[in-house]
This record gives sequence, C-alpha cells and structure tokens, in this order.
Amino acid sequence: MAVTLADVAARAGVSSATVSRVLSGNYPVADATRNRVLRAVDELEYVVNGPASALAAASSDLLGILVNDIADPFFGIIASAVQGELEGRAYGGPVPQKLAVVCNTGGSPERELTYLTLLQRQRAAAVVLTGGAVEDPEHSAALATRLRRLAAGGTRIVLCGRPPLEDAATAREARRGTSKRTASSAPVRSQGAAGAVLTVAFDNRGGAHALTTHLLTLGHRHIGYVAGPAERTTTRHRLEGHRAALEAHGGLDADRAERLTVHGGGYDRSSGYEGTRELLRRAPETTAVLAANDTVALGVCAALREMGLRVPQDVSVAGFDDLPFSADASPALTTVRLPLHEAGARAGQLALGTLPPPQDGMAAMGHELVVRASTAPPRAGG
Amino acid sequence: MAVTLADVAARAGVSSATVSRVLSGNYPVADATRNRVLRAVDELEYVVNGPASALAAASSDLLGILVNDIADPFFGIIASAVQGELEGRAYGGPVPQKLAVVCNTGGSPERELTYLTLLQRQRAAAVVLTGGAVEDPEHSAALATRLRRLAAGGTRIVLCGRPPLEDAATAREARRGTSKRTASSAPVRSQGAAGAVLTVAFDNRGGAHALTTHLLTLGHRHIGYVAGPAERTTTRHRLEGHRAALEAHGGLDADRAERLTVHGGGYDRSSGYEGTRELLRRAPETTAVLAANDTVALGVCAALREMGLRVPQDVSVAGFDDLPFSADASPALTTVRLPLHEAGARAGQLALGTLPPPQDGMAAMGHELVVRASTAPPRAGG
DNA sequence: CGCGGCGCAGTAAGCGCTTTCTACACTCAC
DNA sequence: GTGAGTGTAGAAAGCGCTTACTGCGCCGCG
Repeated sequence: MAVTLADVAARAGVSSATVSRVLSGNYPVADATRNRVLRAVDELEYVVNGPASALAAASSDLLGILVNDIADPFFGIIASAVQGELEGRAYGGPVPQKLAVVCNTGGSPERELTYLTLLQRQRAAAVVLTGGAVEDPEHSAALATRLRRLAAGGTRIVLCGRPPLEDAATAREARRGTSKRTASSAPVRSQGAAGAVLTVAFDNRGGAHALTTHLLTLGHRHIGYVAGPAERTTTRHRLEGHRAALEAHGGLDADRAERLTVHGGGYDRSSGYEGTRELLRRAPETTAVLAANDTVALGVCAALREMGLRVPQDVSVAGFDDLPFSADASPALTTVRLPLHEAGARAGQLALGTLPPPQDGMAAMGHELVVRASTAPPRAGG
Repeated sequence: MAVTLADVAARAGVSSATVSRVLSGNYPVADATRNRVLRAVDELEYVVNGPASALAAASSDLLGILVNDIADPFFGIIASAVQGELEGRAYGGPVPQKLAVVCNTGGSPERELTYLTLLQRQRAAAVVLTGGAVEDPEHSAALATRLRRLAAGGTRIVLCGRPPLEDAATAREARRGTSKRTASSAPVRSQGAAGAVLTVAFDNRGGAHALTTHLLTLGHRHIGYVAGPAERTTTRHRLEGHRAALEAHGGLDADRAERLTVHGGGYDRSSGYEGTRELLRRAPETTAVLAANDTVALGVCAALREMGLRVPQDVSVAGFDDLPFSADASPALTTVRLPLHEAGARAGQLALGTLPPPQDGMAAMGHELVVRASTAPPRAGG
C-alpha cells in the first residue's frame, strides 16, 4: 500500500541502499544519481517510514519533554524554547527534524517514571525534565537510577529547573541529619562526562533572597510566605533564600517564620487564595506576602481584595517567575524574572548536543528582580 | 546490549511469540505462562522496542498536536486536554499509553505541512490541528489534500478550533465571488464516514456577535476592532459576527466599520498595543475596543493607559477566549469564554476513537459572554 | 602496460517485533 | 475408540530501513 524505499529505488533505477544514502545524506552519491532519486521521491510522494528507520539505525528523532502542566505558561515557555532548538539542524535546510514529545506529569514522580518508560520505549534521543523534583526518598532514588541508566545508555538527559541529581541525594541526607555518607549511598558522579545527566538550574534561593530583601528594605517586618507544596525542591530553595534574607537582616525568629509560612497544595491560583486566608487568620499583622509564583500571587491578590485589603497600600504582594501576564495584572506584580526561554533553549541545545556540556554538568541561570506596583512601603512604617 | 523479546523468552522458557502476546494482551495465554513471562520481564527490566513494534504492527502510539504556539495558554490548555485523553486507555490500568507530539507551527501553513510530514513519517496514529487556518488558497488546498489523504490512509485527523475543510474551500470561493463549483473543485465529502477529517469548532461568529451586542446595549456607537491577522479564518469569523451585530443594531456603515477595524500582525500583546495606537489615530471618537483575544486586549489596555485613557471610564475593552489570567487583569476583562478544555478533550477522544464521530463530522462548541470590569457605558452616552 | 587506489553503487544481513500458520495436546460427544 | 473441536504455544516470514561488505570501473603512477 504505502510507498517504500524499494519503490523509489525501482523508479530511479538504483538500489534501495542508494536511496537511503541520498536521503540520509551521510554517504557520497553522484549528483546525477542523487537527482534521479530525488525526483523519484517527489513523484511518488515518498515518506520515510520512521519506525523502520529507527529500528535499523537504533535511534529515533524524538525528544521527550516532561512538564508538570503544559497549560501553565511557565512550562509552556520552556517547552516552546526547547522545541525551537529542534529546528534548523537539518542537513540541507532550516527545517525541523526532530519531534518533541511533551508529557504532562502533573508533578507526580510516578508519572515521571511512567513517561520515562514510554519515552525509553520510543528510543527517544533525549529527555528534558522540567519543574521541581519531589523530595520523596523512594521515588527520587528510583528516578535518579533510571535517569543515570538512560544517560549511560546514550539517551541525553537534561534537567531544567530542577536540582542536579547529586544535590537531591545530598539534600535528602541533610534533611535526615546524616551528613556522613556510607559507601553504598555515595552519589554516582554526574559530571560533564559523556552519558552524564546535565542540569540547567534556576537560582531560586537567590531570587527569593532578593525579593525578601526588597520587602525588608521597603520597611516590611511581617512578611508572610504563601509557599508551594512542601515536598518540592523549588519550594524549599525559595524558602531557604527567603529565610537567609531574613536572617541577614537582623536575625531570624524561627517560630515566627514558621507561623508566617503557609504551604499551598500546588502552584495555582486557588492555592494562593486559600493560602492567604489561612495566613491572615494566623498572622493578621502581615503587611507583605511573598507568593510561591506569579500565578499563586494572583490568588493572593484576589483573596486580599476580597478581605477588603488593598494591594499594595495595605499589603504588598510579590510573585516569582515573571510570566507574561504579570506585568498586566492588577496591580502589576513585583516579581523575580527567571530566564525561562533562555533556560529552555539551553536545555534543548544540551539535549541535542549542539552545545558542549558545561564542565561540572550544570549551567546556572541568573535572575532579575522586577519591581512593579504590587509592592510598596507598609502603611504605618512596619 | 539492550534486552530483547528473545532474552525474555529464553528466561521464561517460552518463545518470543508468547512474550509478545503476553505483552500486547490480545491473545489468550495460560496464566502460568503469563506469570512466568511477566516475572522475566520484571527481572530483566525489559522495555519494548517501540520502533520495532511499530514497524511490525504498522502503527505507533504517537499522536501529533499542531499548535501555533505552545507558550500561549490558549493552545496550552487545548494541548493539555488532548493529552488528558491519552491516559487510562490502557489494557489493564489507568496509565498513559500514547504519547503526544506537540509541534509549534507558529501559525505558518508551510510549517504545518512540514510537521505533518514528520508526523506521517512517524506513523502517528492521529493528528489534531488547532488554531485558525490561514486562508491562503495555495497552502490551504495543499493542506486539505494532505489531510484527506492521511485520513483516508487511516490516520485520524481532527481539526480543533479551525473550520472544517469544506468550509475553507467554500469560503475561498466565496471570497473570489465564485459561487458555482466546477466538477474538479467540488470538495470531497468530509462527513462522519471512516477516514474523514473531523472538526471540533468554536463559535467565533456567535461570540463576537454577543460581545458587540453587549457593547451596543451599553450604549457604545463607536466600537473599534483590533483584530488578528487578516488572513486567518478566526479573524474573519469574529469580524463577521461583529459586523452582523452592528448590522442587526441599526444598520452597518461599511466604510466606517472598515475604518474602525485594525488588523494586528498576530495574537500577541504588542499587536494589541500597536493596533490601538493606530485605531485611536484613525478614530479618536472610539469609546470601546474589541480585541482579537484576551492577550491582545492586555496590549489594548496598556496602550490606552499610556495615552491617558482609563478603562472602562473612558474606553471600554473586551477580549476573547477568557484565558485564566483575564479575570485577574487590570481591569478584569469582559470577554467570551471558549470551552478550550472541553474542546481539547473532545478532539482527543475523536482522535483516539473513544468517542463516536458526530453525524456530520463536526462538533460545535458553545460560548459564554463573561462581563467583567473592563466594559461600562460610554461617558457621554455614546 | 599493469596495478593500487578511489569513487560509487549494489548485495544482503540484520534491527526487534507481530502475526499467520502450524502443531500439539487434550477434552468431549458419539 | 475415533474424530472434531478447543486451548495453547512455537516456527518463521516478514515489516522497511541501515550499513557493513563487496564489486566494478577508472584514473594515475611506476
């Protein structure tokens, strides 16, 4: 039924090997022959059989991207940037040659594992994992093992916006108060060597630090934090940055910090809404709220508005990420801009191998404090 | 190197055919044998070779989604919904079994064609095309032909948020003033039959009609339209709805309507910004602006604000789509809600064949006028 | 004039799976 | 007791491509 290489070969009067060589372009073919083949391809409207080609060549031109939620612009922007790198790498033209498989994991480690298997089944050339990892000893260990094995097997693995594998292991131990390492738990090296798991990291600590410092400088002393889910690395890192800033600015009252921190169930608007109600119930003296991210900040603002509090006159609000809508929100959000597009592009290049991997296997991205209308000095000076 | 079916078979003491049957589950296998095979699979950590399986079975478990821009929540939401349908269809569990290949076409018909070829090469089981089509006779004819051929070849094709193939042809003729059809240009039937191109359509005309009527009812008489690119069906349909409403409400001055319509280069914020400046230059009497969509509306508001005009006191603004951020914009946008998630889910079901195709091959989705703070009566009564 | 080398192109052996066809017990019904 | 029927599993033929390996002219050099 379908046109095959042999059909093209017959029409061009050559062998199928020659046709294959013309199409893959990695073997010298005389110009006259090439033209004949190309014409036959055109005339027959031949389309390569990808699976057959992948089987024979033991590699496919599929690249997987794992995201928490593709409907969230945070991930949409990263995915889009990764995709952008899949183009123009063609032998002979600025045409996309690889296909991106986008997988919604909803942030669940099980789903990540499942999709990893599916991607492995497809013999994907590379996999980019985005979004903070869940700090679940069981799953993250399983995930790390799988990733390392895949990487060792030749699949390029890039973590984008999640901590390097080692860090996760280290963190886990740190949380358990076990700083010494047994031989068996010594993390496998994930350095820049071939087959390594590469990382493109955001500076969540630094960003939260900058934001908190900004609020402190404005004069705020009662800064609430409507954080993301407690088990996510991103949440932890941002909280760490926040607390480090508090500490640097005249000591940190751990109990108070604890009371002023509310963990949401997710990174969505309603988490911000619910979280804010809880926060203000616990600590009505709050004059500023740091949100887990911009989307959450929208929910924070909505809740405050509903409670009759004005932003920023009564309460300042800050987001994180600087998504496109943040500048147009009401009021425009003070936030930290993460170079999402750049990070995605970098991850894509690393995944394709068009960018040499960094020395230590990790590329750190910067951040930028963006001050807009949602933050202002507290009303009564604190 | 990699574990193959034969390895599993050897370990389980059966033939590779049996292993294949156990894994595909579409052939009776004795329980004892099945368990032995399953154990071997586990022990060897066997992962099916997708390409090999696709080659032999002449079908893959890949589904393509063509979007203009995955970073745009409009498409992100649809893509996410389509993906949601790919799960839980498994023989034996609620596990994703199909993979979604998301392709950014940037709205370019050439890129659509390119990606279609890539997807065809992968032997994708289905392809969902989203976003308005470009009304370019050359490309859209080529695209229609390709789609019909693919559909006839067994690939399920679903158009989501773009007009059915026939409509495009009809529209093209209508625009050329050719209402009679020659035999050769008679559109192939795209009805509910097997191999047909299915459609999930939004009611762009109806939505724009409702929005315009809303503004007219408020008392506006100088309603500008910052539309999308002129060559897109979505733009045309929304404009048609707009003008129909004007007409229904006391006649339409064609010249004036023309003057009050500005076409942006895209559906992004800056198109709204630029378009508004142009519009107000042409027609300073404007008291209300309809935007191509919510993102454009954000740009419209920004431009107005910059010109010292308040929304909605001086100028009312309305968007389209009701994306998540619209309710939190400044001011909250009056808009038309399109059931993006539902449409995506429907498209996904149609693509998977889990939903019987509608009679005429087309499922029409509704819309809902959402009145928020960005529209109000004009200051001086019109 | 002969031969190594080179540039192209053909031959054919798989890649790992699915699936048809075949084979081998068994179980029943007569 | 035999033959048909049934349930289960194996053998083997591809699926359409890639890629050694082989082969054939032809050039240039000795």
